[in-house]
Amino acid sequence: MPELPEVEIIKRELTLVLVDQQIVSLEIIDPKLKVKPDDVGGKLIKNLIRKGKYLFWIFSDQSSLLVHLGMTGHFLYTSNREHLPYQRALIVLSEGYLSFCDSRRFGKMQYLTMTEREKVMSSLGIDPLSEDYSWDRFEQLFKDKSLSVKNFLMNQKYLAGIGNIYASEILFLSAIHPEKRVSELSLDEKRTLYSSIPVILNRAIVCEGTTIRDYHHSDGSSGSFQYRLRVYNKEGVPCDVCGTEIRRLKISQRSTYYCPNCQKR
DNA sequence: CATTCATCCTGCTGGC
DNA sequence: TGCCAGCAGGATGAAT
Repeated sequence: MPELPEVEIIKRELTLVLVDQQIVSLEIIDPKLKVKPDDVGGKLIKNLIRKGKYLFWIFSDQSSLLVHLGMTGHFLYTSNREHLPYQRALIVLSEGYLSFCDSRRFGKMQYLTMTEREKVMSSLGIDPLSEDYSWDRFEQLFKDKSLSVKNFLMNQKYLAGIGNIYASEILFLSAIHPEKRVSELSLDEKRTLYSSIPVILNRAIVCEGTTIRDYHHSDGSSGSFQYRLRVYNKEGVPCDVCGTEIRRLKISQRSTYYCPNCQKR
């Protein structure tokens, strides 16, 4: 559900609310979540870090809480204690309450030591909006690979943060067919791809994310990048560059949208 | 390495 | 109106 831009917006919102606050207590409603109330009760939140679609709440003792929103996870910050639909956890803060809701229960919360967090972070690929994102590193990622460029973009161990919506949008902007093998990309195509990735992600951040069904801000409002989508969810709609109908195909069981004229094999 | 498929979950929509 | 198939911003692990 939330991809890098949505998680970045959530990070900014939560940063305002959480930094320098103390967790008074934690109530776990869904036992799938790998945190115990004693792990985080009394901890002081010093910082929030995002890598790809992962969020880490860093405590003053350097331990942390990993949060991944899965497809439908979201937070709601309220001044009163709430009991909400699909609520999986309630974090009682020194000021206010933060509810974690997640209808499909693909979201994750896990308490981590500093070593464990470093291990999780190093298992993730390059975040395209971080300082680690450089042409040299990007180019290295293609070595010894032949998978489709769509699957390449989606795999979090190569690049961290791109999901199903933005993969299609990035490939449209790059004019690259999603099934093209990365081993067959020309230098020009790789360079175009390299620059398109942060362009799309940053545009989506400016629009505060894409709200199609589940994603909402922690105050309940929506993003607006759904109005800027050019191919995602637009099967049969004329391409706004050339007028050809947008097509949908499945790559690894995921819907993929592209313009057959602008994105040739 | 890579693909395909199943699995984890729940809710919504569209077609009949 | 009711039912069922298929779909959904994700990730992982097994089998091939």
